[in-house]
Amino acid sequence: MTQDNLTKRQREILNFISEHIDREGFPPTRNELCEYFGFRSPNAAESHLKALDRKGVIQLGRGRSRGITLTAMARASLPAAGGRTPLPLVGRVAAGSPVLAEENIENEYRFDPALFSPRPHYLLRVQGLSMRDAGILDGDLLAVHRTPEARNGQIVVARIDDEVTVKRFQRDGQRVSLLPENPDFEPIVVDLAQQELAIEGLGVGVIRSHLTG
Amino acid sequence: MTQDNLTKRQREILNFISEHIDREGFPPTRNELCEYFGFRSPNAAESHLKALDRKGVIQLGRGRSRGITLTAMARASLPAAGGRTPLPLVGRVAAGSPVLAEENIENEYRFDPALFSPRPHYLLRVQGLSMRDAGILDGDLLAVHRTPEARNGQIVVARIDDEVTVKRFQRDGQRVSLLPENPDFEPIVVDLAQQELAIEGLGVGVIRSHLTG
DNA sequence: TCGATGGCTGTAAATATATACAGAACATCG
DNA sequence: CGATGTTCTGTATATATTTACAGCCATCGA
Repeated sequence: MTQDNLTKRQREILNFISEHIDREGFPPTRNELCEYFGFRSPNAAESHLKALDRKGVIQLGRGRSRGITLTAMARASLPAAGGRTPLPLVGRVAAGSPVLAEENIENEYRFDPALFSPRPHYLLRVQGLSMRDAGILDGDLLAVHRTPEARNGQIVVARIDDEVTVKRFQRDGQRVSLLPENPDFEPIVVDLAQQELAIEGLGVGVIRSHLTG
Repeated sequence: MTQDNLTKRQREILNFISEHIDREGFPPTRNELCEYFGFRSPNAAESHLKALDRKGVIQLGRGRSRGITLTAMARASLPAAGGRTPLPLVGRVAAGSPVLAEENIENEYRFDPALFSPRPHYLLRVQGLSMRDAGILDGDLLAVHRTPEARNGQIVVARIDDEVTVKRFQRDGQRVSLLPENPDFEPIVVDLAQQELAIEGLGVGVIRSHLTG
């Protein structure tokens, strides 16, 4: 609501400034704004900047080239700059509680959403070695994208009888197999007609912070 | 070691540029450098910038005011500026080139420095399966902390004969073994008296963005 | 219907900035 | 020892950049 009094055009200008900073490492000049937006007069850019300054989303340094600073107000509304929402780290999931329940959250970490696709919603600390041969070890953080749907072969976070587990998904009609990636473990087979199975999400990435040694 | 050929003065200049960007949001002008360092001639600043450009830690945009861009090489050696500095992703390392040379940088990702310890300086894309049993697979990103020193058992990024490789480090007097974690691969044994071995850094974490499935 | 604001063109300067040229003193290294 | 690199002073200039002034047209709330 703070800067929703920005017009559509002013928002375009603001976005361009932010992107320019991301791309080049410094803000644009009036002329560079003109070039991008097709203005024939540098004053078109100047008056836009003045307006954005008046509305508090940027600050203009007088007499300084490229003296444009984005304020906190601007950053909060920009997709690229402010969009690094922290991901909660889910540790041991208490039986019966939702994965993302307050009591299960150990910590929060920010990182680039572009690293994983689709976008992860939380990190789950993996317990045990049942997925060892897929390179997922005890203590690893699994980046999880929340969705109730899974295709065969995908690595899923599943819940059976209030137990949360990470396995490879394999469906065959009414029969779902949760396959470990370690010969020391047995597949879990569920008949959907008899037993409940909830897919909590898909594994979209792995983060390991403690290398042995 | 790549940019350790920076002189003390040049490092001071580089630090000031980085701090200026953090503080003001854009790089300094020649005059601002002069003011800070007490130069009486703008050419003092100019020639320092030229030197930093030549050494690859900054890039100068010709004819652009404040046209100074920090390269990945610079960022890796600068103190972590509040986790805002992105980590460069190093892909295939061209033979003979420094790991952090511009040509080897594929991308840049920001994320929480608290995730790994010690602090990683860059991400290296792992090739091959020689560390499979340590849960490091082909295509994984290894978070690397730059240091020339390693202790036995640590996972290192090493360079032999212009080849960069990830292995487990084992030293025995003048003999260093680089141990794979996969029985299909043979250890690399180096006699330090006969062959050069450079430790580029320590593996401090793993990120995998593509799960099979 | 007036006044304020948004969104521009066009012109003109003041001044901020980059950058070349000509040194000088001092180190380092083959 | 000469070549090369570092770190500066000092001067000059082309140009990049900001920024004021004078307008034009449209929209919108009072």
